[in-house]
Amino acid sequence: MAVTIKDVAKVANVAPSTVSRVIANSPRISEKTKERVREVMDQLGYHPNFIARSLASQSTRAIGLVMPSSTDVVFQNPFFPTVLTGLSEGAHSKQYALHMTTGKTEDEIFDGVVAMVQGGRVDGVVLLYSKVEDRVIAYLKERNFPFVVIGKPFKDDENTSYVDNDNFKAGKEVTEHLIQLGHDRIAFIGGNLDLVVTVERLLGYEKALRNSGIHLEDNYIVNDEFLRESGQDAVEVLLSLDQPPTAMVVADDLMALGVLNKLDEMGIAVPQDVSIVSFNNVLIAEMARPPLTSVDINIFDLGYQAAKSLIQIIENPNEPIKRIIVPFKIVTRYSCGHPKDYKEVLV
Amino acid sequence: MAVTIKDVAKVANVAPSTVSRVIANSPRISEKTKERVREVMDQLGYHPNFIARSLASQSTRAIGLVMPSSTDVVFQNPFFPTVLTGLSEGAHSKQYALHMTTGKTEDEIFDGVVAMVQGGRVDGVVLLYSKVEDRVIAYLKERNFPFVVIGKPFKDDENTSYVDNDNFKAGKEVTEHLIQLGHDRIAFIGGNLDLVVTVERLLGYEKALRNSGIHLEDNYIVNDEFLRESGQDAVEVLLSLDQPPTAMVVADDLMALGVLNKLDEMGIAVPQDVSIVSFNNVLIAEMARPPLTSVDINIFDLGYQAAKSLIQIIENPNEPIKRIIVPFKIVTRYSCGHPKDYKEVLV
DNA sequence: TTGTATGCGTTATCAC
DNA sequence: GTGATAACGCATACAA
Repeated sequence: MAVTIKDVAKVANVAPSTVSRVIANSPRISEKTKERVREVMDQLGYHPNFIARSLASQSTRAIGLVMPSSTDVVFQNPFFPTVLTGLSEGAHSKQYALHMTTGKTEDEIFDGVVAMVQGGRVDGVVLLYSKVEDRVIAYLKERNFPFVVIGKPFKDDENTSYVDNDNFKAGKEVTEHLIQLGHDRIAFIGGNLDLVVTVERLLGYEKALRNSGIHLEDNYIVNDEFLRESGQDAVEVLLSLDQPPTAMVVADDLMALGVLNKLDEMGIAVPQDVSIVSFNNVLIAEMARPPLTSVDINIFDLGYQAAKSLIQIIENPNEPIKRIIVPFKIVTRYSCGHPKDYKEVLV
Repeated sequence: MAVTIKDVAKVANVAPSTVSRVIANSPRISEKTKERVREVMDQLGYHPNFIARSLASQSTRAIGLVMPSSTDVVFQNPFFPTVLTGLSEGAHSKQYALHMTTGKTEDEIFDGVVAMVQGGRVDGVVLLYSKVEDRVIAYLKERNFPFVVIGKPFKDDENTSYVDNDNFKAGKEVTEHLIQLGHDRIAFIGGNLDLVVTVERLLGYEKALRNSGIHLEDNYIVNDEFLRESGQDAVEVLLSLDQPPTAMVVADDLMALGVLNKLDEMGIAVPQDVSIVSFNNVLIAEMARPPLTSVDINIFDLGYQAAKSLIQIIENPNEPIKRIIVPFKIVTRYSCGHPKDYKEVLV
């Protein structure tokens, strides 16, 4: 049996409550006793029992992570290890532990969250995805349980805490980048429209085109699953158009990799024949051939901020709603160029 | 305040202990009371409090996951989301929850584990990495705390439970594959030699060469960090040799991607000029150009088996040491061919 | 400044 | 079959 507060108390010749106070570093204990008690703790190898502490204090110092469906290909995205790192660091800095829940189906995930929350395993929850209609969010709200979502919630975003990039702006700027290079036949290859990110980026793309007076070609917009095969299908469809696009905005690096492959297979050169920009700037963006111009959305920070603000919400009951926008940065590499018919205009 | 066992007891007109027995589905309770109590639980929306239960029963039904250093590039590997999925499924199937700990330095990780273990947050631990010298393992062993490691422990592997592939055999077979294609100038690009996998694969590679009477060229073996830049450096070194290799065994898909890029940059064609095989068979192996022949090590199963066997160990105090070998499979794609000077021999 | 007593929500050991 | 009651290890209100 592990050494408890009582054992320490006995050896140090004080009451258990005193030991407890020493642990909490209560100012009402004399330095002298503190020291003595601490010595005994060391000597006995005492470690506080989190479970007992949680029960007594009604707080676990643990935050729950809700992952997207594990069957979802999205889960394979290097995005996750990176947010995890940020989350972990943010939690760690405030001495919080991480608890996880996944599931294959939406129901499994939901049940997992309920068990975690009602079971009192965690003090708050962060959602690692942001879907269009979400039972989990509804549930959390109804119970008034602390949570923050990574990504922008689909509805009622004024009343829910989240940390996100300005994906609309990112979509817009990235498209403008292409326009400045001389492109006006720009396609958008997005992922699942259930995901809020996708639609935000799409909207930004459309805005940029409209701002520049470029016609919005419906055929230029392809939304499919977030991953590879679809990226490849999309390319085929796009290039068989009468007026194929000369540039593509792709909603995710991994998907862009698929696009790149398909293009290569079809004998189309990047960036000579078509330019590509994508999002997230995970490792593979840098490792692709050619290295991809990609939007660095600061994934680590997304996680870090999420943890930090959740903890604030937990510890301060009437903390106001937090909406944190993490800045992004377009990282220019070698996947973009001028369209073929582009003539540099000297002013 | 949440509804407790007492509330249920009151409404159902039974003692709290009875409710507890109903939850545990004790056979000593009549079906009739069980039903009534269950009805009340539903009606009141009762959910058991895990914390209280843990304290009373001295078991948390949670398993701790120890990640490698989050600063380590290894962490970026898609390997992790996949093991996580397996782990999660294995744990879930036995109603276990997942607890996580990461850290930047080895010390942070170690402290995290200690807190988790001594703090009684978890009933067992699985290590998601396997390093050459590891304090964590030493600590767990000394305390006789249930754990299993994913990957082969460096030392004392007869006395520690683990789940792993036969990486020696995999390294050997993959090399033999190359030999059969006619190669005899085969290089090995490995990762950090601190990682046990790397050395196992290397050993297998060497064995295959020796078996075939091929000279072991020291210059053909490059070990560096697990990731890209190094993969690229390695390639440069290898190809500047007098007798450059015609084939390469690369210890990881991600690294192979780097190799592929470097090769492309140097104008060397795969598989025409040099053949490549790699390990892990993550998504990018399939998405690389050309798609990589890679060893599918069944990452999901690695996680799944680890969870399952840890739980067995937890629940059965004198369960013997478990050593589980998950089978692998070479997935042949388009990165391997005959060496240029190869003449098909008709028998 | 320190000690005593009680409770946190369960499970488990006795009784009956 | 079911009901009291004592742990589990700690925090905290109240005493002293």
